[in-house]
Amino acid sequence: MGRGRAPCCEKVGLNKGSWTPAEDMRLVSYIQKFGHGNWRSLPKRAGLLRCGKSCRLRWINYLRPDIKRGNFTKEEEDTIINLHALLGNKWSKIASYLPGRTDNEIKNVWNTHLKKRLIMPTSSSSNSSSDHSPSPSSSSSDQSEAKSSTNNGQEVHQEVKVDDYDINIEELIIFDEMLDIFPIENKTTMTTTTTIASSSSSSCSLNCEYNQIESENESKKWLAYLEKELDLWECEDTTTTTNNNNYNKQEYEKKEIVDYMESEHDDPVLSYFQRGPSSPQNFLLDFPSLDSITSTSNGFLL
DNA sequence: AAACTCTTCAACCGCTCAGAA
DNA sequence: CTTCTGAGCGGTTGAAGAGTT
Repeated sequence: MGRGRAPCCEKVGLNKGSWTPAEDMRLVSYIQKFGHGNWRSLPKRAGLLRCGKSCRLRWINYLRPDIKRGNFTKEEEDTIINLHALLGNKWSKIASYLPGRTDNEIKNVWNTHLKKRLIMPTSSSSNSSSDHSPSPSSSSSDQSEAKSSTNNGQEVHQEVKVDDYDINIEELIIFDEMLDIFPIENKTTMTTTTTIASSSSSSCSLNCEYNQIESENESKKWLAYLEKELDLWECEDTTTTTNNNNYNKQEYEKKEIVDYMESEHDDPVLSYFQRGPSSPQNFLLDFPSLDSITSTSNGFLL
């Protein structure tokens, strides 16, 4: 069932393999409320039977709010090809130039699509990136990549020399400019730049940043539903009932959500995961406007 | 329809690095 | 300086789905 090599002994008893929607919700809910903090201790605190490394990977590669899902655009592919020619297999570095894309995703796209395209530029090369395909070279530079493959029964053997890629320094300057801009202004699919009051810390972490640019109401809806799904509402409230008026208000508002969830609408969590899952932003589109919702959480930031 | 092969990509592993003690 | 710990990176694996015979 498990992937990869055998688990090391300390991980015996922990879940492995694909994450379930329930595990995803628990992780998202926890991080939305408390931040990830120490990854190693997170699983215990969040009640997950996973190692911290697995949680971190799941969050970064799949559950993070600003993840962009779906096929890569021509521009993205060209960017990867160009940057790979310059940087080699520095996937995280390449990913830093492609907002919303993860190093793992880029690595997969390279290994499954782009590399083949460059090695076999003649087959199906009417597509976009053929412009960047290097001309076959007979040199045997140590930076070159040699590959054999079959094409219609005929063995194709071409050597790709990294130096032959069409790269110029101006493009890299543009990439750097993109890096400066994207983290705030151009976050994909983000609709507002609302800053949540509790985020006053001047040194905001990356996760904090994601939360800052998220709409407060959307966060609340997402979080409230997760809380409801994870049965967190009751235990949360037992510790925050000092103000009965506030408690009643929250209970009323939660009931609004539950009523909506249990109405004729599709299960938003189910549809969220069936869709891809893409991102919590898409998930949130399923909700009506519930501006008055107040979460029981301590806030959404670290 | 069944069996087989190929492709994709989420998740795993070991390793390295940086910072703290 | 050394040791320890946690985070992050890149390579690899294999389950699942798609395609082919």
